[in-house]
Amino acid sequence: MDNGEVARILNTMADMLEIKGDNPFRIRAYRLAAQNIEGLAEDVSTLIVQQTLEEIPGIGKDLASKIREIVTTGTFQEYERLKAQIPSGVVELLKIPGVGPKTAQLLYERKGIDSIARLEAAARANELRGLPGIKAKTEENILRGIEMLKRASGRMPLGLALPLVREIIARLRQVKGVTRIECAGSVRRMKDTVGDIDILAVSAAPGKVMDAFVALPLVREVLAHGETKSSVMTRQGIQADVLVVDPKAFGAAWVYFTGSKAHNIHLRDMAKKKGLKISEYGVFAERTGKRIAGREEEEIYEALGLPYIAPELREDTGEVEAALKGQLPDLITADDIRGDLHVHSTWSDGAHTIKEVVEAARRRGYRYIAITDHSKGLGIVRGLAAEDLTKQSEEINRLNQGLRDFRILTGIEANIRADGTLDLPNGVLAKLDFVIASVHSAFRQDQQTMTERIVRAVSNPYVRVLGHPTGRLLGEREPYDLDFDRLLDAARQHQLAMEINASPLRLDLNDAHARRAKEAGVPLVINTDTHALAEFDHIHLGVATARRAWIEKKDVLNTLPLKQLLKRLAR
DNA sequence: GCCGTTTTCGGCCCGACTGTTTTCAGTCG
Repeated sequence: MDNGEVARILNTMADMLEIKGDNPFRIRAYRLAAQNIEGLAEDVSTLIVQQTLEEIPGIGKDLASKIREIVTTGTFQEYERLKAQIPSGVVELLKIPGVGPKTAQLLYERKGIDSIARLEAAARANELRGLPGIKAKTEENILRGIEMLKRASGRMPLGLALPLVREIIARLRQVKGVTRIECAGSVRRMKDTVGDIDILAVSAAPGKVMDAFVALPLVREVLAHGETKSSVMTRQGIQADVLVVDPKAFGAAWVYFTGSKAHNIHLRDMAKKKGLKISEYGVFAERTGKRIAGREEEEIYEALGLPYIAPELREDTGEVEAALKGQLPDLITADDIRGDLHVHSTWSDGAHTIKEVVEAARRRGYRYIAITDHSKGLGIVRGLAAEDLTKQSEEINRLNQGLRDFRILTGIEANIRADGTLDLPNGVLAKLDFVIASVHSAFRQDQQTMTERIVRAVSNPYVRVLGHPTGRLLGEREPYDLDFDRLLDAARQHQLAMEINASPLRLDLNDAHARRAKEAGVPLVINTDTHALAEFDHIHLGVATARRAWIEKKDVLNTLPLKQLLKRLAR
């Protein structure tokens, strides 16, 4: 029973309670618990053993006992009781955009509709009109919602959403009257996947912005078109919302629409205790209704007695408490990165020669890179054998002689075999400046086998960094089943660094794991795993992940000048 | 169902948009 599964059960419980019309705050408690469990870096069963379940915010005695029941039995009593009352197909109806708990309940009670297929048939046959609050238009909307659901692909990786965001912003900036336009939401928080795109604008003529937005070429369907707020479904399958706000309230709106929801609720709660009220229109004195802040985000935090909190931290995972104590981290920035330690070339599956890669790295202002082509054991790409590495090192040495203020490190991305050995002998690895070890095969080993395999690999004295440590591919492959805490222990023991791989589908380590690594005292490196020059830009995604993990410059080895880097890499 | 420098009971964020309404309910974020 993994954390995702526990969270799924709690969320389904919340869905069923909503359909029943239960206490909304009770429902919210279930959802909050689900969200916090999903965001955990460690297994919930570990917390049960340690008896620290109730330390998770939003989980009290009651939920803790239910979660224990879920982990032991796969379900819990009250959940089973509700499932017997509400068919799962009725809960499924909630997935349809525009259909909420009230509608689902109505459809089931009055028409016996207990699946999306039945709902579609009934709507097509115009059998819904006549129900309270439902006429032809609502039938149409339900059918449209079902179509959207069928095409929906879930959350989109951040790296794919960002270009869309840039395009929308660039085009709307051209609209007459627009004086400011920014993105908000999970995109601004740089979460690894995003559910939708939120954009905020200031304009003297809001109607023009709305009209221009819904007419953009990337719009597949207009979902709402109001005076200051519109929503569209894009051709790329992700929803985008644009809002026009008053410049006097821009900061308040930006905080509000950046979220996260949990962060906002925390701020509002604090405000209330200070006799203030926060909304997207500003901070107001509760008694007089006078606006105290609103124009800039800094003002909002200041009104609460807080320093500015970076968007990447706004998840209510301790950032408000840290801000109160003046203990916010001094987050790493992309400018702190001095080199990339995971780069491929035409020697294996990269698209560019070492010379080309080096030129691109120098243009970025880097002072070093490590060429880490694949080793020979990896069947799918042409990997390097010992003889190839000797030749490659000769080429690198020649290139280094012509370079000032820049150094190419000789390296390899060694393959961790199923048994934890590497596919190049230590004698070969010893001649290189830098060795990353990564898993590229046998992903489905059980937890114990996989953990021992990787622990064995990282105990090899020549391995400096564990590459993409959990192996996930967003939307494509789950992370390996791994005892992450044991791996951290091994990493610390062997003075190994862990990679935050910035490739858009990887972002591996993720934010939660990277934060645990930092807390465990394991150093990190942020690499792009570049196979083509444009991918050097992905460093921003890796840095964002690090920022979400509260990581500072001092936690990351490739922020060091070359000399210090080499010293730290020596074991 | 959670939570507590006002509280162990009584709070718990709030407004835009839509479609159905004739003043509002449902959904969404």
